[in-house]
Amino acid sequence: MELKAFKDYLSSHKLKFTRTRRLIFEEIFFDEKVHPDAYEIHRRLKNKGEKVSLATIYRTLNFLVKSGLVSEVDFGEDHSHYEPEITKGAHGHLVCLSCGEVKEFSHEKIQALLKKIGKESHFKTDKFSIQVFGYCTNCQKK
Amino acid sequence: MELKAFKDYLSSHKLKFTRTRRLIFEEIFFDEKVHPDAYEIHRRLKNKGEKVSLATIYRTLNFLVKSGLVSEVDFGEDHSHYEPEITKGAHGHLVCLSCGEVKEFSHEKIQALLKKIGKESHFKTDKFSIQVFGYCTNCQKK
DNA sequence: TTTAATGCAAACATTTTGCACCCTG
DNA sequence: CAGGGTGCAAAATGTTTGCATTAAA
Repeated sequence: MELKAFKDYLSSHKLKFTRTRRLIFEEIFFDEKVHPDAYEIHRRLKNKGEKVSLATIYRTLNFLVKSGLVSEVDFGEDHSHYEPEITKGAHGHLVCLSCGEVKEFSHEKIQALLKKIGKESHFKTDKFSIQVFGYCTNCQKK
Repeated sequence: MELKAFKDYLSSHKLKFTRTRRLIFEEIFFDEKVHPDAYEIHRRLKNKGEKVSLATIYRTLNFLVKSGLVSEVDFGEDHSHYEPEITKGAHGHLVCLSCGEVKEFSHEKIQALLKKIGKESHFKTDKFSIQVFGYCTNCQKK
């Protein structure tokens, strides 16, 4: 369970494991396909009767990203989305420009190629961001 | 010269070729390595003694992107950068997390792989966004 | 001269921050 | 009970828009 990794991170950084932090963490890890943004997490918690401020959601997301447990992704909108990092391997996203649907694909081979490209430039690679924009099966029919 | 493509786009869309639009266009196309953001274009023009409002810069960038002459890139900051599209082939960016330096690399092969991945999902691919974050040669020494 | 482009200021959307109060360890 | 966590409102950013004025065709 990833919750342990979260607790470990918190205690090793002298941060407290609060009810609010657990709720936010669970929203991101509960359904890996969701890629929620801050506002979506806020909306979902509100629907469950939990009132957590957007300020706290942003503060929590910021250190979850720093910790490496969560990663921030950009789908070409004016805000960020978030996804669990540790439970998945290297992957990119197929993002539909019409309906916004996001589908993941793994890219182990591509990542290897990118590392090689980095090496040739004496660049120390860290994170990879691979997004493909286009039209999903449904939207092509229209 | 890409300026002709710009003029053609303007006239075919009943838009006017103004001094201001030419200035903005030239900032993006003058040095392909720059990848300026809106504020950077504003700053550069101001340094040249040209006063162009940020509003006009954003308006112009928006239709340059729609036209396909310019593309919008995300370097993990909270704002967009812009680069000439038509003069370059498929490419990604090596972005230094320390100093912000951006180096381009071509990725024809990777793009072919991504198109194949899209095809397997019946996804009609359109644009590709490939960024590698890490540390440049200089910043690794520190 | 007609229609579109511009600058300005205000509006907007997203994210961050200061501060008084609250809760975990 | 000490020190971090939280909500709220205000501020900070980046970007868009309404409107009166200016300029291109």
